[in-house]
Amino acid sequence: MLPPPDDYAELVLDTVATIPEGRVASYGAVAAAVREVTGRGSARVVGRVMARYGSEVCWWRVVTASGALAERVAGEQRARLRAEDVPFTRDRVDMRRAAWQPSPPGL
DNA sequence: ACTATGACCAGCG
DNA sequence: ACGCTGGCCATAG
Repeated sequence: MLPPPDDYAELVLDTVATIPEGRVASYGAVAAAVREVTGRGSARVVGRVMARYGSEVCWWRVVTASGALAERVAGEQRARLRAEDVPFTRDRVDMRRAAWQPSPPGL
């Protein structure tokens, strides 16, 4: 079994959970929001948290800063995002229109 | 104490 | 629009 998420991972998941339907947030944006509270973390760390615990939240709304999807799950991610009418340009999310800036859940 | 490897990122060519 | 570089930071060997 997977070890339960620690406090940092929990905060990441709570932050991801606040992304509205039809919008996306980049790994870096999530990391920045979490950093406001914890003072730690980075886009890479957020990526790892998503790889492990992403299934517990709306993981498909987290993309790279350029709008690219997560390689490992690109197929389902694209389907889910399109179902929410998230704007695409070819195989990437149109970040100019769909990017959303998360705030830490407690702020 | 390295080295390597990630669902990453910004800057610069 | 790629590709490279250096930064990021936790985990595994």
